[in-house]
Amino acid sequence: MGLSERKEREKQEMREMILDAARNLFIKEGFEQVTIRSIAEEIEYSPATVYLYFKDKDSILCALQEIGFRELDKRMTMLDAVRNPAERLRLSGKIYCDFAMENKELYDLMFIMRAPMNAVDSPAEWKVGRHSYELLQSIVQECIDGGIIKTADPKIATFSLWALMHGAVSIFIRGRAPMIPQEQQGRIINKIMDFSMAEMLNE
Amino acid sequence: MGLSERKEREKQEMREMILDAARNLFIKEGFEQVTIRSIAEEIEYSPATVYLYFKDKDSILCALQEIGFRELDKRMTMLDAVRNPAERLRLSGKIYCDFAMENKELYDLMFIMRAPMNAVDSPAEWKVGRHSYELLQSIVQECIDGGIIKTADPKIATFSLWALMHGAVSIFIRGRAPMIPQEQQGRIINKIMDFSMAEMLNE
Amino acid sequence: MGLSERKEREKQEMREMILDAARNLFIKEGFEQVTIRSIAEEIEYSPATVYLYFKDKDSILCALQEIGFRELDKRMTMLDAVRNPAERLRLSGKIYCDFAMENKELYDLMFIMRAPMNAVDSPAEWKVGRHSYELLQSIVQECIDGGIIKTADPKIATFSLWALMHGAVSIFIRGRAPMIPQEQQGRIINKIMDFSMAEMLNE
Amino acid sequence: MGLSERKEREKQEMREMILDAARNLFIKEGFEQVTIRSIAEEIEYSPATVYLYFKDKDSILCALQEIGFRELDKRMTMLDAVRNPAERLRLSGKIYCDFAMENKELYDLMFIMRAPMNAVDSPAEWKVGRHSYELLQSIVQECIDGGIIKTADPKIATFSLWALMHGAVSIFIRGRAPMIPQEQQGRIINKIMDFSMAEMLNE
DNA sequence: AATGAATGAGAGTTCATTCAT
DNA sequence: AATGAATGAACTCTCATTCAT
Repeated sequence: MGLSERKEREKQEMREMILDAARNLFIKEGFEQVTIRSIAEEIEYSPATVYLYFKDKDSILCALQEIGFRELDKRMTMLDAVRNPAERLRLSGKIYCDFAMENKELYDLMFIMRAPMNAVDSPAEWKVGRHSYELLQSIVQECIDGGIIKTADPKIATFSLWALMHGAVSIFIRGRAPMIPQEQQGRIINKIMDFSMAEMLNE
Repeated sequence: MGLSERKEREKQEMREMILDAARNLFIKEGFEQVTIRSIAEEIEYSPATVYLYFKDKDSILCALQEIGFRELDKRMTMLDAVRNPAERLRLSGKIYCDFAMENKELYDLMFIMRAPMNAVDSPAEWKVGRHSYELLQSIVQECIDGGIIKTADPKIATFSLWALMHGAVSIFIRGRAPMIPQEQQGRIINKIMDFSMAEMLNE
Repeated sequence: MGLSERKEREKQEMREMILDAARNLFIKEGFEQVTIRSIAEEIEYSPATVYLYFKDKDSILCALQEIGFRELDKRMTMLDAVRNPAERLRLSGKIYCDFAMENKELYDLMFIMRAPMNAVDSPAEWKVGRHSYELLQSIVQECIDGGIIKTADPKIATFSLWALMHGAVSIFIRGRAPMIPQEQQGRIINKIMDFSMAEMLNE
Repeated sequence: MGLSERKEREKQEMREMILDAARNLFIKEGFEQVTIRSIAEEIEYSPATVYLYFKDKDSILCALQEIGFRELDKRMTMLDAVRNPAERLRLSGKIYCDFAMENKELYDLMFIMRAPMNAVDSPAEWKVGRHSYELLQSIVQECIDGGIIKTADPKIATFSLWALMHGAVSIFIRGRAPMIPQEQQGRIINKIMDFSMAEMLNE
């Protein structure tokens, strides 16, 4: 029993090694450098070994995506500690942007990259993704109910918020604001969030 | 002189043919189908010929980017006809989003795609890009001056607006809102703009 | 003794399981799907286990060949019930063709496929194969002795018969008569046999 | 003009080089050794070059098949010189078998091998193949009309003849008669043909 | 006896790029 | 100016086989 458990754990560790390697390659070398070969080299195994743990390249990318969605979802539990709707909205934005800026390559894979979306139609990871989104929407609804946001359409408000945050972080992640040095990006994001929340909450 | 001028003009025409072909391929077949070979086929020349007009594939992509920036810039001249700051702001957003949704692949190349940014350090096309951006910023400034937007920081306000618009269109372009069918995307974008402008302009 | 005998029997049973699995895969999925992995999966053992019972893939194919030859040989015992030489000849043809058409993949392995012949020089299975062949030859000899077939050379007559039958079934098995639909193949084979026997037996 | 003609010829020559190489590899090393890589090595070009002349591996095999069918068809024109139906039948058999035994690997590809048939449904080369077959059938018909073959069914008679010849040569080509040394195979084939013709033509 | 883990070798294929003509 | 011909360097993926446990 203990033996099969250990085996299972070791298998899981190997999967994580592969995912880590893929993630590192994303960071260090960019998407095109993430090949089965390079992953294998990174973990010092043969390419064929990678296929023992993942069906194909796409499923590696999907697994990475899922990790990202889970991580984001987990961070969102921080919201449980806050009750004030405006505060909750503010915090949810901060969590989202922090996650994006701290895990650029993962965020890229989840929300920007074209690659693994091609093959999959209604992927499992969208479930987790949807969860975070619905959470945001419920917070927006709280704000509307509390009269803090004045709009009849919570869906549009939620989508706008997401668009704002996604736009900001993806401009940085894909290097479309080269005039702003890396170390200031976090500060800018914060300011954007402050400004937008102020506008939205009519403060 | 006349001769070398004609030569120069012919050279320019050929470059445009190549760029047109590349752009068509983007639209018709998607990014992955844009290979030197396919471009050459489209213009009915040999792949080697393409290299007489462009150093490599990246420089074709860069040139296409520049075309995109020029076109966006040109569309922005529509703003000249409007004087009211709030109207100008609204229109600028509409122009930007319309351009993006009508030229998805080109927009992708300009603002999302990783490919051609790698090679270039201080790209010429950023100049043109910056022009549109500065225009937006000046409109925001007008709004601040007119008391329509209440913020001390026009840079942040401008960046926020850009982020909002870019976020919205890039979510659609990269297929991250599969629940929203293609034919409704334009309407959603409009609503987002309306909502955000309303918030911003305190209407 | 009893113990080692049981061991031996168990070993034999395992070999048969493997061969059964391989044969099923041949039938269900075709030759290309017969990989060591797929065999192992079918019997729910690991690929490595297969190698405890067979030296390599070729020796599995050879063993399967032998099974085929045994089965054909066994079917030929039906001839014991018939005494008339002409009838015996006719029946032997029918047995051969029926076997081939009912066990296409096995027949292919035995008489067409290149794969397992490479490795083996004087294969054991040829002994069994020869037995059926000699039986046919003895029947032909009976026919010659009875004046039913007029030729001085029983060997040529036998080989001709074999060639005729093998030719007919292998044309179908390897899909070289696409104009003839599957369900008519059996009927055509019968007609060929009738026609040839009629010619040969001067009826 | 002369230039483009030469180019065309050179292209054709390269195609032939590739086909020759493939054919040689068939002979020397067997089917499995015919890889794009090995062909490229044989002609001392890079693998990518092969793809300039053939779409993929299958189309190389198909081209070889077609060559075979054309060659067989061409040899069949020898029949034009003979008028006597029985002689024509005899000769057609000889031509077929000679072709097969002199071009074993090509014959294998045309009539035995599984490989290139998978992809193609109604391949062009079948046209040529059918031509030879219809020729045989017309000769059989002549023999029936002349009362030399006594059967009401020319189709069955033709198919039987083909089956006989195909069976004989394919037994040798696929090494299923190891007791008969290579140098005697031709003689055996001749005897088979003589025997069968004698039976058929009631001599 | 059985196997999980690993791999070397190699398959077909594609592409940006070069260079002699 | 244009290109036909060629290629090196990749790519993803598969399989028979081995070996320590």
